[in-house]
Amino acid sequence: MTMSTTPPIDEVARDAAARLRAAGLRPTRQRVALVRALFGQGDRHVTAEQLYAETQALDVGVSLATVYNTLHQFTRAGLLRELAIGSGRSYFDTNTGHHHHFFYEGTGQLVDVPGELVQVASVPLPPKGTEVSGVDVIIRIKDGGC
Amino acid sequence: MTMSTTPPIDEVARDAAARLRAAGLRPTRQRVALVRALFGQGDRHVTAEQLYAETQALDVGVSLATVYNTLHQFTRAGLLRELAIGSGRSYFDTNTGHHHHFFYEGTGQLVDVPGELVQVASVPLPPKGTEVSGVDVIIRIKDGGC
DNA sequence: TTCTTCTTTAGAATCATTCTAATCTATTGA
DNA sequence: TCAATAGATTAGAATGATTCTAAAGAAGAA
Ligand SMILES: [Mn+2]
Ligand SMILES: [Mn+2]
Ligand SMILES: [Zn+2]
Ligand SMILES: [Zn+2]
Repeated sequence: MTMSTTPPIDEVARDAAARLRAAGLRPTRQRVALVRALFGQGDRHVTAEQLYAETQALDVGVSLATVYNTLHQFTRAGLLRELAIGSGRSYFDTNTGHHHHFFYEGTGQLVDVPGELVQVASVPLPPKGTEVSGVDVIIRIKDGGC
Repeated sequence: MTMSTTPPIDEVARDAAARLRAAGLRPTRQRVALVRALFGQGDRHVTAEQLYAETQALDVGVSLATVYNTLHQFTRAGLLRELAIGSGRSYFDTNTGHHHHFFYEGTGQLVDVPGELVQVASVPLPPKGTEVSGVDVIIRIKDGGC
């Protein structure tokens, strides 16, 4: 078995830059910081404001406008998936694979549900010329008052 | 077979008033107008602005604040179901039974999918003390550029 | 370097929704 | 029939998330 080692800081930055270049985006300081915040740990579901708050804490400041711009660019590039759950803020999901969500109404927290666990029976597809762009399943959880 | 006749205008209003009283709400002019706009025809999926525009056209004007107040009261009373589809406006659904939705991304239109057509396999339920308050399935339709 | 193109950003603008506080009205029971 | 009262309506202000604008800054190419 192999010991996992923390990669040196420069390597992390180089990875982030490579990921950005692969998406056709210039690896600016701000975007590198955002890639690291988003993809440095496991899968995440973040709002723009949450991500903005995180980067404010860091040395490299990122404006809120840039956070929004970048989240949308990453979504267009296929690095993120935008989730519209409640009719308020948008969530951005670093897990772009096929899966669904638990939504904790109390806290606004999202938790992944593997796509295989949900079976959607074949539904009558509407008018020709149209195409299913995605199926979202949201299981709303009421933090029960036991 | 029985001929369907258009009920006299007063009867419609009386029905609306009865429905409101049953929900514990005073049958004001505004609420009667909204009940008729919402439930006078088949199932509907409307936004607050849409409903506001409709009532503006009528003789009995209803303010936007009242449209919002009333939509939420009706939702609390179980007459409507609030749908959070995109992270913008809320839709209010006059069909409160078990069903799901096609969402036409181009037009913002919602179309019902009978609940039986969608099978959600049993998913691992999260921590005790919590309860599933609902399962929403949204089939997003991209108005295809064939 | 130097030029060009892309990027960042502060602040204003927009949009849906909610709040406030003043005015109005449905209900009720003298 | 008529206050009195609780509940309802409303204009306009406030809020919160997001987008836009336009000016200044930084990255890549030559
Ligand atoms: Mn968006
Ligand atoms: Mn609402
Ligand atoms: Zn997810
Ligand atoms: Zn519906």
